[in-house]
Amino acid sequence: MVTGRAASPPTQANAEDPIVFVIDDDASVRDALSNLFRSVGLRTVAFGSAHEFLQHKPADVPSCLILDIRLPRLSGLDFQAELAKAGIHIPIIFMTGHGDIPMTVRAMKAGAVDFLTKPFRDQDMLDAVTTAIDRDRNRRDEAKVLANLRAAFATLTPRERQVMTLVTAGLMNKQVAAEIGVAEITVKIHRGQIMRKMAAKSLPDLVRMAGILGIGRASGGAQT
Amino acid sequence: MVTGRAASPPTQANAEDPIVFVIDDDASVRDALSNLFRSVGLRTVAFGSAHEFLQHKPADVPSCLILDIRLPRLSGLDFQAELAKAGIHIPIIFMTGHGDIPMTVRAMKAGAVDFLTKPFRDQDMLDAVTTAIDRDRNRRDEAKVLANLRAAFATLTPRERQVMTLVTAGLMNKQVAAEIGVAEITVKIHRGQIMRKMAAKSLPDLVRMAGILGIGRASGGAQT
DNA sequence: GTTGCGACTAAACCTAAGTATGGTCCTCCC
DNA sequence: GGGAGGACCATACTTAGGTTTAGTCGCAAC
Repeated sequence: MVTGRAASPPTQANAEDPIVFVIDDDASVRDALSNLFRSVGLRTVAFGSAHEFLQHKPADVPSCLILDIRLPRLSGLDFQAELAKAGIHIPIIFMTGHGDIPMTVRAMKAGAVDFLTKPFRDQDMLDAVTTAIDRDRNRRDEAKVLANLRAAFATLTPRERQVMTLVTAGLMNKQVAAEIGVAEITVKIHRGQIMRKMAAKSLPDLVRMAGILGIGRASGGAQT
Repeated sequence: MVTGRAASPPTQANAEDPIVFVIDDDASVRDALSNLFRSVGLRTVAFGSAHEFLQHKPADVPSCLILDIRLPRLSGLDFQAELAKAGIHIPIIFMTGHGDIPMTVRAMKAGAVDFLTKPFRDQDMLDAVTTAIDRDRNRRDEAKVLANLRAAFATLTPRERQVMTLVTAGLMNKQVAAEIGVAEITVKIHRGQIMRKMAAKSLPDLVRMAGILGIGRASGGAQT
């Protein structure tokens, strides 16, 4: 249910399979969780501290993080904040033996997937992990699309970017030309170059790309 | 800070001002909160039960709801679920004297703005209300735009909708014509009609509308 | 100092888009 | 049975979009 693969025999590890990371200073907790996740065919990597987790090279597959709110050095909440500040957006599931409501609120506001109180039912943890992995998969997919678009956009010259902004805002070539003070033919040539570099198959395609890139918040367009 | 208006003298009520709704069976809590919100110039309406709140006609201004988790009949959480099911998306701030973490998690997952434990600091409540009102304002703005677009889209004939889908997907008139089995000139005429009815100022404009309306999940477009 | 590149432009040419005007055919409704 | 409106199409015309070829200018790197 959690992955698409058979649960019972720990099948061959696949580089595409999601990973569950566990951070807890209690070895017995780490073992119990590892066993739980392995029993449903999920790859699991456990750490005794936040520091160790950071040493580990970031996995390039959908993953999530199980975190005890009470960590050796810094609190789970602070670690969550640090990850966010560092641009690491792995979904987090908190566990706690004696947490309180303000902690819970802070964690959830900061985007935590769930906040489980010990002892919790295995199924609750597995459900949370499923949600977290799905969320990460979506996030990664979107990030990938965005990265590709940004890479393409980076190959545009300043002038081409300017033209792309105005064209996707709905201005006609003639209007773009007047706006930036060049001849219409020049705009056409820039435009062709933009379509090629961005690999846009049509103007609507380019408009959608601009939307994803957050370009040109202008409202309207051209009047005839 | 909470509203844009002076706090001290309870100025004239304005139909555009946001409203804070309070539901609590304890009259002293209702009074205390009403006083707090009035002191910063916020319109406040208090109720003793969820039922009374539902009797009240829904306000057409940005608003939020302060809810005790323990309500006379049904719990605050259940009421939250009911509102969601009824399509009422007012942001909710929960208060509780003796809540627990699972309740908190459930409320936050369901979109609650905050979850305050009594006794709370006035400022925490005011901050939560500010956030909630802002969130509702944005939601309302987006809903309004969407409603207008849907109204315009509803005036399109079936054929026009079909053409709009294909055109915003990036097909050329010629390709649209082949796709639906009509002459190119017919597509052009539909297209002009679409631009008029949707009040789109340009093709990019129409593409954005289609995006908001969730039309045409096709990826690409036309090849030359 | 020349090579590469971004920016710009003209001329010529072709395709796509858009707007009348005028008309047919069909269906639903009063 | 006589609209009203949706869908369709042709002819004619105008404007917009886009490519190719060919060339100028300026600047920065080698």
